[in-house]
Amino acid sequence: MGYHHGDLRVALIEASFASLAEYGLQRFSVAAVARRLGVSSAAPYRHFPDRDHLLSAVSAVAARELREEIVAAADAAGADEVDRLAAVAGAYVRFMTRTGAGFHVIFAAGLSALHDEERREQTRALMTTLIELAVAVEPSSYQEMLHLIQEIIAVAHGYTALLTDGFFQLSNGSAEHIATRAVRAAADLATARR
Amino acid sequence: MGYHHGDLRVALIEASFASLAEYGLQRFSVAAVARRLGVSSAAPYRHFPDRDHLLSAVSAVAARELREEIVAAADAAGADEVDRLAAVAGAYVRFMTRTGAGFHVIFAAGLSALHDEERREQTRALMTTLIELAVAVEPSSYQEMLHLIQEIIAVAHGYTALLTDGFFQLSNGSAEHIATRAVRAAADLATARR
DNA sequence: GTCTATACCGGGATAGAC
DNA sequence: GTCTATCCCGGTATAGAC
Repeated sequence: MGYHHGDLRVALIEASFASLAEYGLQRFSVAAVARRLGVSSAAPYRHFPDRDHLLSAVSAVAARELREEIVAAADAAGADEVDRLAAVAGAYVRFMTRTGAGFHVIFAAGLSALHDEERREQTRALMTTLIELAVAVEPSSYQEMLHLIQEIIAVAHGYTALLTDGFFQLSNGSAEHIATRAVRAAADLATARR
Repeated sequence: MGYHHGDLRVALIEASFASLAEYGLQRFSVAAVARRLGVSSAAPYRHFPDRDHLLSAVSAVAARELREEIVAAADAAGADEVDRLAAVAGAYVRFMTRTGAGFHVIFAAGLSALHDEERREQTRALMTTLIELAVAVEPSSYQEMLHLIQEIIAVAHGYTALLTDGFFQLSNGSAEHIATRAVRAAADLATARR
């Protein structure tokens, strides 16, 4: 068994992303992440007390990176408010298929009991960004604006979930193709609200 | 350990639905289903050679029942083609939250290698029903019609996945509420295509 | 057709050596 | 801070008794 030199804590988080992308959250295991780094199965427990604390750290990084990519996608989409909001769906599909760490990881049920301050801060920032993009399209009602966000996340999450579950195996199932279709669907949903 | 009297094969399928609804596909196990019925963990293997064959039988029943509920929901929605197609999303959310056996179970990746004729027939019938409802809204292009179906399945599946993953925990997360919002989103998507 | 018992596997987590 | 070694648990699947 090799001896890890460097920041194993950071390496564990990075390897967790690779593991999530490859196997998904269902088969995520601390032991597999350790194997991927060539360290013993006990090593991760020096840095995280248990599996959920590792996943919580992954969640915090995922929320930060997803937020960054959403901001970049919105800016690349131009000035139209609907296009900017619809870009969220594309960024989500691309991030999720690349990293495996979507909202089901970021907001995983078991994690809310952990009181991880970093994670709390990053998820809050992510939601704030989504709200800023959505109020530009639906400023009349806070409730309706929240529903619009959830609609767009639902369609983006649904596309990626069906993609990873093999539902699109017979059609053109490339992630990029699905991303553009998610953007179109999101734009239709946003337009219907305006 | 109790001795099961009656049709254990059928009972195993029914108990699998209950287990899926309670724990989800991730934690589905043959042993847990056997426990639920009060039989030994070896008993299921007299009726299904392995775990995947049990899930394949569950998939066939799920496809048939989901199709029936979709037909009923469409008929209850009236004569408008958009309303009939949008009703699919509501039926899907209700079925999925009640049984846990959505498209990720019906079309689970590992099952396509099994050559279960009953399952093949039921999934085909389900897709045919969806196509009949979608051509009424988008008759111009087969490709676009398929995309419309996938859009609506995506939004319905996404809503249910986020609901079961606890994303809606702070808002009103009842299944019925989510079902009506999925119908509205589906109607918006269908209208945008017309 | 179902039981008990068991082999085997893999993941979570800990103890103690270095 | 990482290792080796180990315990415990639970799932899959099989063998053989009834």
